[in-house]
Order: sequence, then C-alpha cells, then structure tokens
Amino acid sequence: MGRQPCCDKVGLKRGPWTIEEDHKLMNFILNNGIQCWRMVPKLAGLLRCGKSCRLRWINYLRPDLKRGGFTEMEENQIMQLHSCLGNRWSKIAAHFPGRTDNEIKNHWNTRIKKRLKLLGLDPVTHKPIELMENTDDKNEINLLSNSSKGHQEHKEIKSLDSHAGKELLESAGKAEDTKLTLEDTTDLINCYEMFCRNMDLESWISQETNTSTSSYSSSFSLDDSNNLSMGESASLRKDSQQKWADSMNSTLSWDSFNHLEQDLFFLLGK
DNA sequence: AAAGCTTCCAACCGCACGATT
DNA sequence: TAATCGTGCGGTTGGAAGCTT
Repeated sequence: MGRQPCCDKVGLKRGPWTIEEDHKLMNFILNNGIQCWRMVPKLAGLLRCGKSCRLRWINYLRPDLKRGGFTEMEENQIMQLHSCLGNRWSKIAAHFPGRTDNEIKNHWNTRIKKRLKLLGLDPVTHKPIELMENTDDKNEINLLSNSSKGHQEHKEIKSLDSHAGKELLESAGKAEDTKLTLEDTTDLINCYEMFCRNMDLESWISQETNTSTSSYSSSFSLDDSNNLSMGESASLRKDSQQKWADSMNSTLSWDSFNHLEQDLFFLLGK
C-alpha cells in the first residue's frame, strides 16, 4: 500500500550547490519540465534528493527570479502585508513576482524586523511596544530599554547597518539614547494606524487571494512548465505582472506612504 | 594584520495537508 | 479506510563575507 519513499538519504549530497550541479538541474528542467521532483535528480544525474532540487530551482535557478536587494517600496509593502498575513511568507511572496518566500523571510528577519522595532512597533503584532515611562520625566519613553530585553535590543539597534536605522538615529541626532516624548510616540502610532486603515489592506488582500493568487504565485507552476512553451510562459508571466502592477496602482498610493514615512522620521527627529 | 563579532542568506529540517495507492 | 507519498511551508542553522576593535 502507499508509495515508494521520497528518497533515502544514504549517499546523497548535501550543502552548497556547485555550478556543475546547477547547470545539470537547469538544463534538465528547461528541456524536460518537471513531472515529479523525486525523479528529477535521478534523471538529471544529480546526487541530491528531490526536495533539495526543488528548493534550489525555486529559490535560485528559476529564470523569472528578480535579483538584487529590496527597494524601500517593497519593504514598506512587506510590512503592510505582514501586518495582515503574519508569517505566511508564501502568501506575502505571491504579491511580489520574481521574489521567493525564502528571500522575503530572510529580508524580514534581517532588516525589516529591526526597522519596525526602531519605529517602536512589535514586529509580531505590529502594535506599539510597551511604552516605558521614565520616572524622571513622565512625558518621555525610552525606546531602547524595553523590559529585560533592553540590552539586546540596544545592541541590535546599535549594530544596524540599514539605511533605515542609520537615517532614523542620525536624524534624531541621538544615536545612543534615542528618546521620544509620549506625545511624539502617540502621533507616530496614530499616523501608522490611520495609514493602515486608509489602505484597507485586508480587503485588498482577500480580494487578491481569492481572484488571482495562483497567477501571481512565486512558485513555479508545474502545469505551466509542462503545458506551455517558454514563450507562452513568458507571455503569461508578463500579463500577470502587468495585472499585478495595475492592481497595485489602483489600490495603493506609495507616494503617500513615502510622505508619511518622511513625516514619521521628522517626528522622531524634532 | 588579525582576531573576534555581526550580518546575511542558502540550505536544511520537520510538519501539514491533499493526493494516491 | 488507512497508510504512504509529494509538495509546500515556516522555522532554524551554518558558514561565508563584511565589519569592528
């Protein structure tokens, strides 16, 4: 009953892929498509398990992958999507043609999380981090000394290399002891929440998910590779990307977010 | 110059769930 | 119907590269 096991791991290679392995996998998939990942390594002459091949293809070899760092606009969009979808990276990635869930997850963990913390927001809930009142001045909060994790947070922020962190700290002119008045923080939070409300992101996401997620999915569709020629696939992708871009234009005004962000930095810097 | 530290990201692992036998 | 597979997903890790002291 049942099927054969996916792969026995005895004798299979692990770790970083070599250029030769990449070429083998890429050539095989481009020439034959994918019927079954389990068979791919055998037919392509690779000593890898199917799962590993799938991951390598999706995250690195796929021809429609978008290379390079994330733009500020993309980062902002990820933040917004995460506030509604949580850690559902594949769902988030579906809104970014050419980006992988792994890529977005990595970027979130290394950059965006810190950026949100700098804004005084909990990266999990997107709610304001507990405001700690300073006993000497009731109108001040210490952004960097939240509970017992204060030291760690401080360390993380101090070592930030992202433009967001540096900009924020430099604009505030207080790299070591960034303090906001309670008034500032309340303004900041109100702006952020107002922005989220105005975007009506949840309805947009549910609409997108219901109508078109599969078309925009970052995962390469096996059906596409099997049933469409390269030209047809490319055309389909182009249409999907255009539709996606159009839907973005009609739904969101990123200029307004950038302005808001500048305002937030201004608030912090004043 | 080099040792130690931090950041980044490719890759792995285990689980969930629908499909298949 | 139960057992197992195939695939996708999210969390985690290891090591290379870059940075700091």
